[in-house]
Parts: sequence; C-alpha cells; structure tokens
Amino acid sequence: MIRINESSPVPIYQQIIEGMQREILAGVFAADDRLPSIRDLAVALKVNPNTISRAYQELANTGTIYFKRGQGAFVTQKSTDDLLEQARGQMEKHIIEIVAIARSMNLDRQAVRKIFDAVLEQQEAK
Amino acid sequence: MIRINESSPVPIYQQIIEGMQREILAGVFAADDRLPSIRDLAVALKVNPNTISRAYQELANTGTIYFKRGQGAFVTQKSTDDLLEQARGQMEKHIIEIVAIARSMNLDRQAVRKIFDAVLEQQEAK
Amino acid sequence: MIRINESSPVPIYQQIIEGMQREILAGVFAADDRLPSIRDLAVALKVNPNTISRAYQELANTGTIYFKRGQGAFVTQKSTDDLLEQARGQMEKHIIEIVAIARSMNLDRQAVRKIFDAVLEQQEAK
Amino acid sequence: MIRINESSPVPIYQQIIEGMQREILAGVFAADDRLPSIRDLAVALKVNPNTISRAYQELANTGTIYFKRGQGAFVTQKSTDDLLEQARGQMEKHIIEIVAIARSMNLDRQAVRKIFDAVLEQQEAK
DNA sequence: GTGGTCTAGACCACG
DNA sequence: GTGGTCTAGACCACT
Repeated sequence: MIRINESSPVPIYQQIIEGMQREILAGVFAADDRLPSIRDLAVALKVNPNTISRAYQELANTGTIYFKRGQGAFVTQKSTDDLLEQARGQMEKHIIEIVAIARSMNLDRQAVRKIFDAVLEQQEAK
Repeated sequence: MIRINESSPVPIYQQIIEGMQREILAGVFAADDRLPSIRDLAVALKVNPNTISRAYQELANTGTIYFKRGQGAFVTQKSTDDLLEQARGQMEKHIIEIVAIARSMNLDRQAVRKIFDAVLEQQEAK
Repeated sequence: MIRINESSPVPIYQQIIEGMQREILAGVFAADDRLPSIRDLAVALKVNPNTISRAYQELANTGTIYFKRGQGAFVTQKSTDDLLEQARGQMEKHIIEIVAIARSMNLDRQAVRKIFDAVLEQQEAK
Repeated sequence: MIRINESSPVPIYQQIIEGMQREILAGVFAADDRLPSIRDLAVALKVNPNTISRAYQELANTGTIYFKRGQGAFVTQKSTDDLLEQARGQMEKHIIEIVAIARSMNLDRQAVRKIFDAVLEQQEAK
C-alpha cells in the first residue's frame, strides 16, 4: 500500500504518482488491471479526492494509465517498459549528481566506486 | 562560475548555496578569502540581491562563511572539512535513492553496480 | 460495424448514435429495416445495454428510428433525407472550425484550399 | 482578449488554453514575453485562480510556456512553430471527419470540394 | 508580488 | 458507481 508522508516537502500527489509507479513496476497492478477508484483511494489514504485525481491525471498524461468512461483507471500495456526506462533515467540523474559532487571533492573514480559499494552494501543489509 | 536555472524546481538561493559550496570545496575560494559582494554576484547571476543575501545568510548559519561588518563575506577556516563531510552525506543520499529505485526494478547488487560503472565512465569521459 | 473507443472524450452513446446514422446513410439499414436489438448490440459492442438504450432513445427522439412495442427499433421513412441534411450540417461545422484555425494561423483562402485538397487526396487513397 | 463562454460544453480551462494559443499564434505574446499573472487573469476573466492555474499548467506541460520562479509565466522560444504544427494537425482531423461523413453520404471528391469551397467563401465573407 | 498545493464541497455527465 | 470541472478559501515557499 502507498504511504503518504504529510511532512515531506514532496507534494502528496507526487508521492501518489511515485507510489503507483512503484506498485505497477512491482507487479501489484498488471497491464489492463483496474486501479482503485479515485474516491476509494482518497478515503484509504485520507486525502482529498482532488489530490488523487491530479495524480491519476498525470499518470494518464504520461501514458502509464488510461481511463475507461464510467469504469475507472486502468494500467496501459506498455507502462512497465516505460517505467523501467524512466527509472533508469532517474538512476542516471543521481549518478550524474554523484559525479559532480565527487569532482568538487577531487575524488578519482576508484574512490567514488569505493564509497558507492560501501553505501550500497550497507543499504542492502537493511 | 555558478549557473542558475530559473525554471528548476530547486530554489535559486539553494542553487547558489550549492554552487558556492562546490567552489569552496574545489579551492576557488580558500579560507579567509572574500566572496563576491552580494550586489556584484546579483548582477553577475542576474538575480535579485535578496536571493543572494538569503543564500549567504544560510551559508553563514551553517558556518561555511562569516561576515565582517562593512567588508563582506569570507570563508571560514574549518569550512573545507565540514563541506567534505557534507558532500559525502549528499553522495550517500543519492546512493540511497538509487538503491530505492533499484529495488522497485528488482535489480540485484551486481546489476546496480554495473549501471553505476557504466554511467560513471561515460560521465568522466566528458 | 460500429467501433467503440472507450477512452475517447466523446460519450459512448454518442459514438453509437453517429455510427448508426452513418450506417443508415450508407444503406446498411434501409427504411423500415429492423435495427439490432438493444441486448444483441450491447453484447456485440461490449457495452452496457443502458448505453445502447440511450442511443436508440435519442435516435427515436430525432425521428431517425421508431419503436414497435415488443418488436424492436426500425428505421423511419424520411430518415435518409433528414440524415443527409444533418450530415451536411456537420460537415459545415467542421469547415467552420477549419476556417477558425486558418484565421489564427493567418492563412489565406488559397492556402486553406491547398491543405484541404492534400489531406482529402491522401485520405481517399486509403 | 480571451472570452469565456460559460455555457459551452468545453471546459473553461480548455477555453483559456485555446485562447492563449491563439493569442501567441497571432503574435499578441511573443517568445519570452510574460503572460498575465494567474491572479490578474483570474479577476479579468472572472474565474477562479485555480482554473487559470490549470490552464497555464497544461500549457507548460506541452512546452508552450514556462515558469520562472516568483516571476510568472513566459512564452517559450519554439512555441510558435509547435503551435503551427499543432494547428495543422487539428485541421487534418477535421478534414478526416469530413471525409468520413462524405463517404457515408456517398459523395465523390468533386462534390466534397464543392461544398468546402462554398462554405469557405461564405465564412470568409463574415 | 509570483506560482504551488491542498481541502471542502458542490454540480455535472456518463455507464 | 465512475471521473471531470469549478469555486472558495487557506497556507506555503520563493523572488
């Protein structure tokens, strides 16, 4: 289930978008599966229906879901591939940030890799 | 020189803070060096002086720079060590993000490391 | 056969109305021919019977079809003439839209006619 | 100035989008020009600021305008080209509709062109 | 001043 | 039941 962090600086509708993307990627919702209705999800997450609506709308704009009139929201066929690609793109952005930081710290590639491995291992342990 | 992206979701004052931190880390400004005046920097970056002021203020709050009345802003003695530590922390954050994304993609550690190395190499080539 | 687009902004009952009108105009159904029963059409189009019912109701309201109790829906005598007039009206609406767009693009009449001919030819080729 | 038709079935925010696109195409707002602020436009058009915001948001999503933090919305460089292309696409859609209608009316190309010319002339006279 | 987010609540069309 | 639109009004961060 999607968890909302009310004190996070990232907007609630954005958290919902990311949560849905994660669930679709994880296979909770497969292609052509129906998503929870806006109203249902709103009460489940204790947020205003408008907020859910906005999240669903953006997911539809990016081709992750589509609406059938009067029936609800459904996962598109190609959504998983798209999301995988998108996720890879985000990973790249983070790595680029890391490289930029490493540069200002005058670290060489070996050192960066070392730090990365250390944190990676530490994180996976959790 | 610091580059400002006026349309970025990250606040301009934040962009200036990070830019200054990187320049100090990179040695452009050493301990007790004088930073550009608020007005000069505002003109150079085409930004409202209030925005520069806020950035400098936060840098002073975190002990990276200090003000001498009527003389301007200067880099503190211990700033480099602090910034190194801080930079490492930011790198960790990015790595944690990467791990989170990798998890939703069901990637194992090997795959993550592989992607990381690939992008790292590609970025360093530039 | 009528094709339904469940994600289209145009209501399904409207799509059915337009589809039926076109089939009658094209001669698939002649005057006093019996239309498919609501239930049959609902199954064929994978649509809620209420939706078919609403479409038939509106077609009856506009005098295109009529109901015989217990026997179903039938095409009226004068429907073809009415539909021709109506179709011409719809064509006009589209042309008016085209003119409006052309105006905002600052196109003169020659240019509009040229574009029209090009697309017309291209479409007819199919 | 943009005029809102409150009784139109097309949503107000959509009318605003189209109105803005028209004004940009017509050269009322050139590249890098600042659009009216959300609040100002809201009082001018007597609609809720949220509605303007939604329109501007979509214009930004489609690359027609961009926001500078704290400064407002501005027209993008490439917006005019994009809008021209988009307008042409919409014209095509209308023509395709016309062809479909013509087909069900069993009109040949000559007849369609004749109708088109007639309505075109009649409209331009206005 | 600028836009961004969110809630509450209303009304509507569609299936 | 479904989503879509709109208003009113509040609060926030940023320039």
